[in-house]
Amino acid sequence: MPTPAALDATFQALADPTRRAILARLAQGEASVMELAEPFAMSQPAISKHLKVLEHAGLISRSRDAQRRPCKLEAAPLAEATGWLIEYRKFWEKQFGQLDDLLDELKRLEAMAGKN
Amino acid sequence: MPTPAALDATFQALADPTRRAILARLAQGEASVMELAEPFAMSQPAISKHLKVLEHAGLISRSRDAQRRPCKLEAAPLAEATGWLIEYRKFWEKQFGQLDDLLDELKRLEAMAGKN
DNA sequence: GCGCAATATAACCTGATGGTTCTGAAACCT
DNA sequence: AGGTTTCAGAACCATCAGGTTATATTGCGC
Repeated sequence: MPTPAALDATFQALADPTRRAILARLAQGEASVMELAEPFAMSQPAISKHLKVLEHAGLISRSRDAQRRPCKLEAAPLAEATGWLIEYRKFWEKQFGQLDDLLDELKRLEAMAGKN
Repeated sequence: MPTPAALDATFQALADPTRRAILARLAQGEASVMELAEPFAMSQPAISKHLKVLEHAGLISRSRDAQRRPCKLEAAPLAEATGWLIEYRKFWEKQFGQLDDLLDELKRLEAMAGKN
């Protein structure tokens, strides 16, 4: 049962393509700020700001490795957000029908996740 | 495969408790602007603005009934957002373990939705 | 201790957000 | 036709978001 403010922070953090890309990168393992910044045409402080938003939402945590501050994905808020969204599943199933591409994709992903 | 901008708009729309409450209300059926505004200590134009955000994200659609402009929940963007989030499921399963309350709840909801 | 690499902080700018009040437009009701 | 209800739009305001550049801070390597 996430607090509304926690959902605010989570959805807010997810509402930016740079931050979603950072999370996708972190899904493959920890990374330093410089490593995270590299793909983006953006200054390092801009990335640090994005990381602060993600940290504030609890989506990442940071450790210490010499001068580096490696970032690690923390999935709990993602689970809470998914828990909130999943309650609407009956609505899109109703609106789409069983053959809808998107639902098929979703089911495939869920099955895949379930096998791990 | 939602466009990044679509996910931006969806998550942005969800990042406000008033708008999430509006969606929850609409999950029980269509409602007019006045009906939606009633629970909130907020002016009617403020609600209209929130509805515009939701409409822009494709989360609601509006019809016409005399002076009323009934709002209806459109679940497709919710499905797309869920589709994006569900890819991280393996991460929270790994981080939480099988006994975590939140995961249990999520599984229960999914099972329930699957039966309908 | 010095210089460099990695990161954070500060100050600043611009545009978006979330609220307000006031006004206007449509469609109903006698 | 006149008043009422429902809603949207405009103008305004304060705050926040996302970017910049310039400046610390911190810890390594020599």
